[in-house]
Amino acid sequence: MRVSQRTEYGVRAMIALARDFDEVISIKELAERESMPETFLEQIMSDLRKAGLLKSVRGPNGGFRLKDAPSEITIGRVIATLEGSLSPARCGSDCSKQDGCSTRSVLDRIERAITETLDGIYLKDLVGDLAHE
Amino acid sequence: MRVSQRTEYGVRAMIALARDFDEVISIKELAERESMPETFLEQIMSDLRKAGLLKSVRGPNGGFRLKDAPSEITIGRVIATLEGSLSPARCGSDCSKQDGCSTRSVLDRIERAITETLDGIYLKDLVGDLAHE
DNA sequence: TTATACCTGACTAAAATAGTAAGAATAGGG
DNA sequence: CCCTATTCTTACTATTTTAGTCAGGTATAA
Repeated sequence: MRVSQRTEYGVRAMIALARDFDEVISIKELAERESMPETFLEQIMSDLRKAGLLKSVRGPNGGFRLKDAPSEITIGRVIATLEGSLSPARCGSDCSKQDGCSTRSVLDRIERAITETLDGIYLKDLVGDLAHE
Repeated sequence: MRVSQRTEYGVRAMIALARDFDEVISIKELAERESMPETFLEQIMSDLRKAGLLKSVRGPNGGFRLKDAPSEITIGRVIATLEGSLSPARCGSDCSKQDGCSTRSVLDRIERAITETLDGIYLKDLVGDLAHE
């Protein structure tokens, strides 16, 4: 049930961008600041852009910025984008195992709890975090 | 953030045992009922036993039964056993990345939500589930 | 003593993860 | 117009995790 490194990098990047909301920051800069592998981050940023969470600027002095204000982007949206979904389930809701779905009920409840938690956390809420608080 | 097949099998097995709480059921029987791979299930049951969730009976007519009543075993305990932990974090709380831990705060909140949810669900609550309810 | 079941550890194939690498497209500055 | 900084895209690779299988040992009821 762990979150992937990929997702963690993505979240860190989003928070970093929220911190300097008005600036365009390049992947190189971001990768250095947060010590994340540059080319890997490149892929991740690309996905976040395709999902409509980021705007990109190409060419020299280019980079990325948040598409919306940090007060409007939830962590739930970020993680769901990177992780594909917030559901811990392995089968879709079409799951039709004989009886197999008492577990389904459990997984659905987990999903609900995660969703509710993460949809209540906005990027702006995390900008201040500099350590274990 | 998905739950492993292993964990799902384990949960299914625990629920099945809760359903026939007073009986000793063999792995073979369990595997057939729930159509799970027998030898794989064997490993899983072994871990659940080592964790103190199951009692085993060896020899002919042997098998497994819950160690405690279905009203006393939470799904949280089952999943934490099988999954190692309920935390989605990849690093321990010793994590000391430069700044890396605004994500930590997020992951801790997820864990809290999951834990609270799953520690409130007992096996007995799931025994009735036969389909998508 | 034999069959049945648990127990243990080693092994394997397939999938997911965490990257790398290489090049094309775009845009700003000289 | 050309050079360079940057994003964009796709393909590749190594490592780890997952989902099992398999072979053999151990306890016990009949």
